[in-house]
Order: sequence, then C-alpha cells, then structure tokens
Amino acid sequence: MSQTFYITTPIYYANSLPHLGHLYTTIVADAMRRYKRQRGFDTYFLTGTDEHGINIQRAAEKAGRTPKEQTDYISGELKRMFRDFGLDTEHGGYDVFMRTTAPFHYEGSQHIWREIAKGKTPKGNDPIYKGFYEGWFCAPCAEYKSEDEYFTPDGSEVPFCLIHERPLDKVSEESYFFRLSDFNEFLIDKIENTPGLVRPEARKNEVLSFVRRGLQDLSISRLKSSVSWGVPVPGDEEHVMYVWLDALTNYITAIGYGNEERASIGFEKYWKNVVHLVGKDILRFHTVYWMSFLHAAGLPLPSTVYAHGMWLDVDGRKMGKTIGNVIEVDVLHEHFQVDAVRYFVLREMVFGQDGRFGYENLIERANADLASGLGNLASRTFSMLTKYREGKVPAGKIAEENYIHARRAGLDPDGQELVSVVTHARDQFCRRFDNFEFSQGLEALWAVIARVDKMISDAKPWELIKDERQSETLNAVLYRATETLRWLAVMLYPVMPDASKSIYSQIGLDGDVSRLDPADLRWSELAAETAIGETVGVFPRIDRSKVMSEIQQETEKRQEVTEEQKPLVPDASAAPNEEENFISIDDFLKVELRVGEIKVAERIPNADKLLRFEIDLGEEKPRQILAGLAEYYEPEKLIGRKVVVVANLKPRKMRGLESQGMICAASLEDGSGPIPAIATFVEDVEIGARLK
RNA sequence: GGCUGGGUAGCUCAGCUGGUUAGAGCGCGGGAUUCAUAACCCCGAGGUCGGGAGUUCAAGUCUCCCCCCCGCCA
Repeated sequence: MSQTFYITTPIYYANSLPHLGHLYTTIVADAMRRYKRQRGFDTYFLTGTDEHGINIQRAAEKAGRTPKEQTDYISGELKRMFRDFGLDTEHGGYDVFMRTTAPFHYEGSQHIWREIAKGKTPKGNDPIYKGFYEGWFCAPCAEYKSEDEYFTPDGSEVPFCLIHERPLDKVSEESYFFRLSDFNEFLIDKIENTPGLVRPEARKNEVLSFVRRGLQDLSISRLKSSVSWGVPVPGDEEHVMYVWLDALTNYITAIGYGNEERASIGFEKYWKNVVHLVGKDILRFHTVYWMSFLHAAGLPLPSTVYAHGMWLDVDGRKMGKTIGNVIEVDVLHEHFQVDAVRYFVLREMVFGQDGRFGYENLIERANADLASGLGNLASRTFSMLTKYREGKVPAGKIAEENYIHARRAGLDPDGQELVSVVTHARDQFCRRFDNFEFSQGLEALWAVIARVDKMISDAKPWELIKDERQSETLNAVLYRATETLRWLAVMLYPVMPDASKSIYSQIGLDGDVSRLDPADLRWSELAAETAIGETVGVFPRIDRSKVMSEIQQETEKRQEVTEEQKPLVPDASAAPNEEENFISIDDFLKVELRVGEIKVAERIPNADKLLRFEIDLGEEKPRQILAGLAEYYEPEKLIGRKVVVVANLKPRKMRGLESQGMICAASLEDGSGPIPAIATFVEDVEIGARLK
C-alpha cells in the first residue's frame, strides 16, 4: 500500500470575502499535493470554510442575512474563486471543501468532546471542567465586548462600550473549560523533540516561548443564550462549543473521525501523515490548542504545522483597503494566466517568510522567467524540430566517428555533462519541494533552462543545418533540448499544471503528466521519431504598459465604487512619499475638524454599506453626511453620539445624495479588511467646537 | 523591556561544517547573433560583506560589545 499524504489549508472564516491570502495558501497546498501525488503518495487535500461563532452571527445580522445564508454566500464565493484558479476538484484540486455546518461535522465534533472528557490530562486531571467565563458586557448592545470593542477612560476602573460610551458590566457566565494548563510540558517536549512538527524554525521558537510562559485554561463553550451559532455541547444543550475547538476538529471529521458519513475516506489512513498549512497569524491555535485537544482525545499529532508568511505590497506594507494597495484576485484572474500566478507566488515568496506582491513584479517574472525563459525555449526547440527535422524528434546519439564534428561545434559529444546537470537539478528540485522550499526548487530548474539555451547558442543549429557532416550534431542538440523539455514538463506539473500538460503534448507525448513521478525520469527515454504535436505558445508575453494601465483604470473604478461604501477615513497613503511625510501647521489648519452630534442616522435603500446622517455642527441646520458604516454600526445606536467631522470637505454626491463632510474613524485591521471605529470624545464637548 | 530571525552589488537575495581574485537573478550599459515570444548568448558593478574589538596561519563564515530592521511576547 502506498504512503499517504494529507494536506490542509485552514478553513477560512466565513465572515469576509475571498482574498489573496486564501488564494495563496490554497495554491501552495494544491501544488504540494500535486507533487506528492506524482511521487506516488495516496493524497488527500482539504480546504473549506469555518462557519460558526459570534462573528459570523454578527456579520450575518449586519448583512441582513441568516447565519446560514451568510456562510452559504461566503463559501460560494470562495468556491468560485477556487474554480477560477483551477483549485477545485474538477481541475485536480481539493478533495473536499469542508464546511463546519455539515451535520457529520456536528457529530464528529461532539464525539471528540466526549473523547476528551473521558480521558485525563498529562497530569492526571479531568480535561474538561465547568467554571465561569468572565467578560465585559454591554447591556444596550446585549453583547460581550472584546478588547477592540471597548476603551478605558482615564480615571475609570471599568471599560466603556465604544458604541454607547457607557460603562460595561463585568458578567460571568457558566462555561466549560479545557485544562490547557496541564499540557505545557507535553507541548514543549513534543515540539522540541519532533523534527518538523512546527515550521519554520523561527515560528517554532515563538510557540515554545509562548508555552514556556505558562498556559491558561481555555473556555471551550458559551451559553447558547449568548452565542447560538455553533455545535451544541454533548449532554448539555445550554452550551455551544467554542468556535476554535469545533473549527480545528474539521481536519479530522472531514476524513471520517467520529462519524459514519465520511468514514470511507479513511481517518485511520490519512491521519498518519498530515501537513497543516497555516498563516502565521493562526499558528498558535494549530499548535498549542489543536495539539492539546488531539492529545487529550488520545489522537496522534499532525506531522507538520507549517506557518507561511504574509503578502505585503511592493513597498513592504501590509495590504489594506484603506491604503488601496490590495491585490484583487479578480484582477489576477482576468489579466493573468493561472499558471503565471501560481508560478509567481511559489517562486517569489521564500516559503515561511513574508513576500511582496505587485502586479508589475508579476508581469516582470512572467515575462522574464516564463515567456523569455521556459516559453521561449519550448518555442525555439519546436520551431527547429519543425524546420530542420520535419517535426520529428531525431535520435540523440552521436556516433564516435562524428565526435570530432560535435566538438568542433562546441557540443559535448556524449552529452553526459547535460545529463548530469539535469539529473542533479531534478534531485535538487525534489529535495527542495519535499522540504517546502518551492522558490529554491524552481531556481534549480531555471538553471537548467539557462544551460540548454546556452547549449543551443553555442552549437548554433542554424549553421549545423548547412553542413552535411554535422547532421548528428544537430540531431543531438535538438534531442537534448526536447528531452530536457520533457523533464521540465513533468517536474513543473505541480506548479503549472496547464503549461506542463501543454508542453508535454507538444512534444508529442500522450502520457498523463499528473501521474508521472519526476524521480522516475530517465534520460533518453524520449523515443526518437516522436512526432511533435501542434505548436502553441505556452506563455504569451505580457504587454506591461497595456496591462498596467488597464489594471490602473479598473482599480480607480473599483475605488470609486468602494469609496461610497467605505468608511470615510483619512487615506494613510495620501502622503506622497517618505520625504514629504511632514505637513506644516498651515496645511493642517486647512482641514476644518469640528465636533458634531448625530441627529439622524438611517440606512439608505439598496445600499449595503452606506448610512445617511444628519449631523449638527452648531450651524443653522444640520448637515447631511454619508458614510460607509452600515456594515459595522447600527444606525439607531449612533444617534446622539458626538463625532469628529471634516467640515470643509468638498461636497460630493453618492447615490444621488449630497454628502457635506466626512466622519473621522480609525481604520482597524482584522485580517479581512479595515474595520472602522468612529472617533469620539471621553469628555463632554460642545457641538461645533473646532479640533486643533 | 524580554526572546527569536536578520542587516552581503542599484533592487531581491545565495553563500554548508572558517581557506585561492565574495556569487545568482532582475535592472542598467556595451557586444554578438537570428532557431525563437524585441528572445537567446557574451562582457561590464571593483561591493569597507551594519559598526568596533578579539580568536586564528586564514573570518560574511567563530566569540564579545554596539547600532539598525522584521517578528513573537509584555
């Protein structure tokens, strides 16, 4: 029986639309799994959505949907993106798109809960116990507030609700706890002594130092009365499981743990060798929590949790809608080949570190490495085969009596040099990929391309063709180039499935590259007399200025659209460049900031994000101001609130209504895009007062 | 403030256990060439390898101190 390989992406939280981060992790997982499948592993590849928890519930409410509708919508959008990029099952991508709202997942999650409850911690205690969860509660909101939802005014012991600006109540509610504090020694021992368990090394150190500082028990349930959207705790219908416990468990319920429906996938089989790919922001959940849960339930740990880096913009800044430097997946899909995007992300980011992503960089790489590199090599090779050898691959061996001619043409007569270069590159490539070093693996292959290009330039086939005695030399050059392309097509399949298949069939071969093991490649297995297929350019050159200006235009259009919907916040990128980051006091005074009181706040029909305000600035009549806050604030709750308004902003129309100013808000980042927090005052302030 | 990981050509980075003139890709300048997707090939940067001290016959490569950047934590 062949070895198994199970790879997972995180299941993406269904409160925000798909973005580059989702795409990236899934591409990496997809490439890895295609590689392993070629290598003969019995593979399984999971991705999906995490659909429970208070944030989903809220996102749904704000969008005027039921939680189920919300999660259907988001998972639908993700699937659409994955289909666009050939990552779905039909294109050889994921085997399961997991959704935590699936009934079998409820069954499996409840099963692991019971299993955990049955056992003992490493220190011999009960892993689950009942206690009290304490949190800050806002009665008007009827919600517990997390740290980013309250502030503590000077001189106050108690935090205040950001929305209502009133003190929060400390409320405790019954909750089940997981005795995480008993697991630190276990975790340290495992993580330290299991090579490759947490990668890369730097992240492993972070986790270890976190665990060494001591762990607190973890609340793993919430009363149904406060969070209803989740998996019920078995045996206690009043409680719902903590979203992370249920979410992490998806990795095993999907392959049949604790449920019948998926049992045939094979939990026993696939759980033996698992790689969890995660963003560095959720590493802790996948190491500290998940490994403890698994151990408590008597289950083995995954083989590897690999935390990759984030994509930054060209200048190394985080991407955010506020700065407007987001790489849009739809733009990528519209303007670039899927294979080019896959190649770029795998080549450009040293896996585990942060990487930089710009459309221009993508174009550069695609043109330099793909069009001028691989594509051109294929093109010139096929063209010569057609012109010089009637479209048939010639035999590659040179008879010894002709060695002299080959040498004269600058070609290594027996070709062993090239064979060893190519073979060595193959070994290197496999070693790198086995080790998640995609970037270096690809580099090794591009050295081969350069090598063959040089062989062609040195031997000059266009001169050899004129000399009868050089017939075999020419044959050898063409054969070697074509044979190298065959190897490259096989090796590059995990990275660029379409281009690989195309090159493979252009050589005239009809095998299934997706099942050819690069380790099995043998030089000269390409048969002479193979008739090449129809020649097509694999990587058309990208017209940089044309594509860039198209993207530019679309981005502007997009921004105009979102500007209406977006909270009106100062644009951090508006500062022209680093040199001129300072403005003078006069510049600042040009901006007229005033205190205003919200008199009217209401939704605008058919606008998802826009709210209409009437704000009293102490002028004769209140101003009408529009702001994209509908997704984050209930209009009713904003009435009476004092806010900061840019009073001398040029009025503009949105949705047919004139906006006569702008409400200032902080732009907070939660990984899914900016979240606004309206600027407010702790002291009592007079309406119309100017801010200086 | 504590702990990681870094600071090498204009840019992005390789440089394993210390050892001849410190490398690659991109960009840029020049040359050559025509099979090829203005492609491919050749030549060109004389870079105090963050700063300082030390160990050594010999140090980007080891030790110590300092400066700066990223990350995790507080």
